[in-house]
Order: sequence, then C-alpha cells, then structure tokens
Amino acid sequence: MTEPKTQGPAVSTRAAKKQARDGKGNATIYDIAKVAGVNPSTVSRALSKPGRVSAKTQKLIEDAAAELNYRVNPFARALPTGRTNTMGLIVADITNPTFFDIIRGAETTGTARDYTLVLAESAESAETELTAARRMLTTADGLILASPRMDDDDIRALAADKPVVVINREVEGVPCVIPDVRKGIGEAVRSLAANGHKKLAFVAGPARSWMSARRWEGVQAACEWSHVDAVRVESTKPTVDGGRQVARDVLATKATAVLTYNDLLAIGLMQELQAGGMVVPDQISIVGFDDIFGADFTTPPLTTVRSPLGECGSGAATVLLDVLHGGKEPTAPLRVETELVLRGSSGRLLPPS
Amino acid sequence: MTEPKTQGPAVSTRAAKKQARDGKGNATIYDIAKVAGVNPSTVSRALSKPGRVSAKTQKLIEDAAAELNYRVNPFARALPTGRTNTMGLIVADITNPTFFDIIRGAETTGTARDYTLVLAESAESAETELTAARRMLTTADGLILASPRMDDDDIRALAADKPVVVINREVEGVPCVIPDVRKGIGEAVRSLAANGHKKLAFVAGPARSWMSARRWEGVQAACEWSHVDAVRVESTKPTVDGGRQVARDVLATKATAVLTYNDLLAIGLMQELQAGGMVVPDQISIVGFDDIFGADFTTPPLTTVRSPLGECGSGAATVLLDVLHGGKEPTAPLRVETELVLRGSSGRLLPPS
DNA sequence: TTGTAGGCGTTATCAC
DNA sequence: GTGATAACGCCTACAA
Repeated sequence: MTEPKTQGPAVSTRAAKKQARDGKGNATIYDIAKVAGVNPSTVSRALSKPGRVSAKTQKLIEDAAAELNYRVNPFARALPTGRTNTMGLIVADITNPTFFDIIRGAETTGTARDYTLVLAESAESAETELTAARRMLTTADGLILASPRMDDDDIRALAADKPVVVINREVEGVPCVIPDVRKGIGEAVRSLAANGHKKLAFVAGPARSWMSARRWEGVQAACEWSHVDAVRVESTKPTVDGGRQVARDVLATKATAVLTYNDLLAIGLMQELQAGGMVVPDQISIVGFDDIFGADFTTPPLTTVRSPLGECGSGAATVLLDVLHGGKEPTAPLRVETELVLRGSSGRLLPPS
Repeated sequence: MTEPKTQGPAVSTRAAKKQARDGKGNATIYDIAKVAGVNPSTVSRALSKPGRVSAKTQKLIEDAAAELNYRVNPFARALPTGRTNTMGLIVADITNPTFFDIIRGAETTGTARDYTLVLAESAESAETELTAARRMLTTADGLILASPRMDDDDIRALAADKPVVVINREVEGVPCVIPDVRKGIGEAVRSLAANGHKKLAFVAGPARSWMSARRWEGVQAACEWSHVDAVRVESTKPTVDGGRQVARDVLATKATAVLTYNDLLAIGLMQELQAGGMVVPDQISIVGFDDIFGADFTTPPLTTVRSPLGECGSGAATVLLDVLHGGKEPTAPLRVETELVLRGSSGRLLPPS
C-alpha cells in the first residue's frame, strides 16, 4: 500500500493476511492451548462458560487468547450446538417507514445482547415471506415476524421449529407483541366527536392485515360509544399512492373526518384532497396511524394514532432472546399502548361559507 | 409430545420435531447417500457442483434429496469453505431514511443472487462502526459500508481481510460507489442563479463525512461558474433538529438561497424559518440533498438534488458479489448520476414589500 | 479441575 | 466418475 506500484491492492494483501500465523488462518483454541500449556477442551470451557475452570488457568488462557487475537469461529461453534447468536427479522416492505423503527428497535436490543440481526423483506407476499422465513430459520436462532402476511398455521409451523415472535398480529400459541389500539383510537374519535364530527370514514388496509381488522373494530367501537357514524372504505394498497387513489371514494361517503389504516394513506389522501382544493382540517379532518417518520412534515402536520414501533421491535427482540436463553414463552401477548398525537390535520369543521 | 396434554405449545412441539427422522435432526448427505446407494462424497459433489457426476447418479441423488427434504447445513458448509452466502451492511443510522433505499437495494440484489443481508448500525460512531464491521467480517463473506465514518486505513484493513465495498465515499484501493454530485449541484445552482439569487449558503454535514466535503466543493465550483457567492455554515448534526438549530446562522449570512448537506437539514431549516414567519421560496429558497422519503411531504415540497440511493445499494451489492464470485475488483469507483428534482421550495426571490 | 476422544455436516484430496 | 478419508474448529460426555 505504501509502495509506489499499487496494482491490485486489496486482493493481494488479503491473500497475504490469510497466510499469517504459520500459514494457517485465524488462531484456534488449539493454538491457545499450546501457548497456555493446557488442553484444548480446557480452553473451550474457559472461553464459553467461565467458572468451570480454576482462576489461574482461566487467566492463563485469557491472556493467551488476547495475545493471539483469538476470536471464535461462529460456524465451528454452530455446528455442534446449532446456535448462531443471530436473529432473523422479516418485514413486508423495507422502504415502508413503519418498519424502520421496528428494525432499529430489534437491532439495538439485539446488539446489546450480542445478537446479530439478519434482515429480509417479503415484498408484501405471503409466499415470499414463508420462503424467507424458512431460509432464515436454518441459520438464525429465532425469528421476528413484523406484520406477517402468511397464514396462522404457517407461522405456527415455523414456531414449532424455532422460537418465533410476531409483531402487529395475534397468533394463538405464538408469542406476540401488539399495540393495543383501543386507547389511541378512543382518544382520536372522542377528539373528532368533540369537534362536531358526526360521520367518520375508515380507510382500511390490506385484506390480509390482521392489524387493519383490529383498527376497524376499534373505530367501530369508539364511534358507537361517541355516537358517530362509521363507514369503511377499501384501499388498493397501504401507500401514499393508495391514499391518493382512495380520495374519491372517501369524498363519496360524505364523511367529515377520516381515519386511515396508516400514515402513508393519510398523507396521500391529504395531498389529493388538497390538490382538489379542499382545506384540511377546515373542510375535512384527517387522522393517520403509526406516527411514522415524516408524519409531521406535512402541512398541516398529521394528527395520528401513534404506535410505539421501536418499542415493538425491541420488545419482540427481548421476548425472543429471553426464550432463547431458556426463558418460558410468554403465554399472553405483550401489549404496548397507543396514543393520539394531536397535530394540525384534525380539528373543528368550518361551516361552508 | 403428541399426547393430549399440550401445555407449553410451541416449546414441546419443537422438541418433538427435532426427534424426527430416527432421532436425528435434519437429513444429511449421509442419509441421501444411503437412499441413493452412493458415497456421501458423491452426494456432496452432485449437490454443490452439478456436472462432476454422471447424469444417472445425479438424478438418483436429487430424487433422494427431495424425498428426504434435504437442506444443506450452512454451518457445516461454512466450516471448511469459510463461505456463508451472507453479506454485511453497516449504516450510520438505521432510522435515517437516506439509508432505507440503500438497504433495500442491497437486500434485493443480494436475495436475487441467493445472499442474505446482515444489518448493523454504527450510531454515527467511528468506533462502533469498526467494531461492528470486524464482527460482521467473521461471519459474512463481504461487507458494504454506507457512508462510513471510520478512517481510510481502518477501511483498508478490513478490505485486506475480505471484500469490502464503500458507498458515498472514495477510499483508495477499495471498490466504491459514489454519486457524482457535479451534475445535480450544477443544475441546482444554475436554477437558483437563473432565479436571481446572488448569494447562496451551504449547510455542511458532519465533519467526518467525505460526502459533505464533496458537496461543498461542488457547490463552490458551481457557484463560481454561475457567479454566485457561496458561504459555508456548519451544522451540529445532519438531522431535522440540526436543521432547525442552524436556521439562525443561515439567516445571519444574508443568503437568499440555501443548499443543505441533506434533506433532513433542509426540512428542519424550512420548518424553523417558516415558524419564524418567513415565506419559502418567496423570501428564501431551500434545496436539499438526496430526495429521501418524505421530501415531498412538506409545503412547499422540497426541491432537492437526488442521489440514486437504491442504485447505490444494489450497485454496491453487485460489485461485492461479483468480486466474491471471482471477479476482479473494479479499479475505478462506480459513479452514479445525481439530478435536480425541482419542486416548490426553490424559486424566484420576491422583492420585499 | 483437567485431559481424552468422538462427533457435528460438509468439502477437498487423494486413490481407484 | 466414484469411493475412502482427512480436515474444518469447536463442544461435550466421560474418564482420570
């Protein structure tokens, strides 16, 4: 590198490096054993379960390991044990910001406990999802499924193999982390009712989405309680574009307030309505779901029912790791709370002038 | 296990499953060999490199494998070969949408070539980044570093071990994928100049960011060409919040147009300026960088210099996989083009009324 | 407490 | 073209 003629730089060095330490690759427990003057199995014990070895030898071995810059070979370890210190996470759509916080939450708590996160995307397809899940389970110690689209039975089949935790959906017999939508939706509907709204439209999400069904139930219940009419509108896809497309149907309902399956739909819907000359919230109130990144970029900023996504991700990871470490599988779903984030896109209806 | 009392559901079933196939775990090439009546090593050959075995035996083996529902054990395979069909990706901040598209691009092209993506975050710390990178390299076949913060030498050290590809930064001797900022910045500055702007402020990114330096250079060059004054303003962090904080300094420059290191800064800056009563773009034009998710949520929607992030991710993955498959390391950086996305946050300056 | 020996599932290097 | 056999690096009874 420091020499004049730097031709194929990295490649050649790579080969050289491999040849270090007497022509072998990385240091092994055998090398440590030799240096420390003990048996390889003692090294193994000292390095995996401290305490099963005398303090003296322990130190001897640790020093030798440090000196040789030893690092375990994960594959060699995985072969007999099957454990890889790895957890898989499958999301429906990597670019959907809903999952960003989930990913981060899982990654952070995983890393904190020395687990690596392996990520895959299902592209909103139940089939791709199952394939990815199967593939991951061959190498990962456990799996987190965020808003899975596959059947309950498929999920249970996976869970029968290795620990699985589901986010945003309840599957009997499998540990789940689910936002409890009632509080947040209740707050949203009450706020809308207090502002004089009598009819509310709910823009639903994907048909296979368990969460969409729960949210619709929650909306109906809250509306009944607050004496508000609730009508349901179907969307084509849970994206900004889907929100634009559904605008026409929403208007047709004559509802003065809209609650959408997620923020993306809300943002698209708002854009389309505003483009059509409507004033938000003077002529129509819009409330989203999740409080994703960017929800407050809009004008007016989006009122939304926040799901603590990061908490879901870290909660799922925690449950998974606990089970992996011999803990019992939680029998009841881990519920996290939702809350209304009141911003500018909802409010009092202005009388038509 | 198959008995009536199914208490802890998943757990117990899991144990049962493990016991299938004569008490052993999954089918191995030995099982296949037995069924097909050949030697295990022949099975190995047939399954890994088709063609080294007679067509007849090949079929025999494949049938047996299918029947036994055989799947390779990645660890066993990795042990002798060291290959894992895995590539690592390290990003500075998982929740920064700049990286979303990069992640997706890498994941998609990786999956297409049967590689799994392993993800880690450095939390904007050079140290954490290096640690994560080292850890990944023990298990992954190669590494993609997106906007790395560590030293060039550290990167080269990693690259000396296994193939590494860098995104958003140029490191001598290491394959890189970098957006060429000149075109996009040129378009932006010319557009601003055409709208009568005479003085432009550039809000810089992190001091360690290679990209920030390139963008500042590009801005200076383009401004010189267009006879526009360019002044540089430092930011505390490349986030929405950082954008808000820098607003005061930006105003102090008396510049009528601002180009920020990234969209996040631009959005925060715009929010703060608007909160202070300024009208964008009538009183000040704002142009961001990257065209991240949500850049068009703002009012006015953000004008920005788009970097093809997804392309960067998939390009990096492609380069990495090519090298992994025996290709030569590209000697020159892979350059992708930037372009101005003209939206509402930039335009003609209105005379003070 | 420590050493011995066998195995985890695959690939690679030989012979045949 | 195919079969035997030795690694690969670590774990874990079992024995000492």
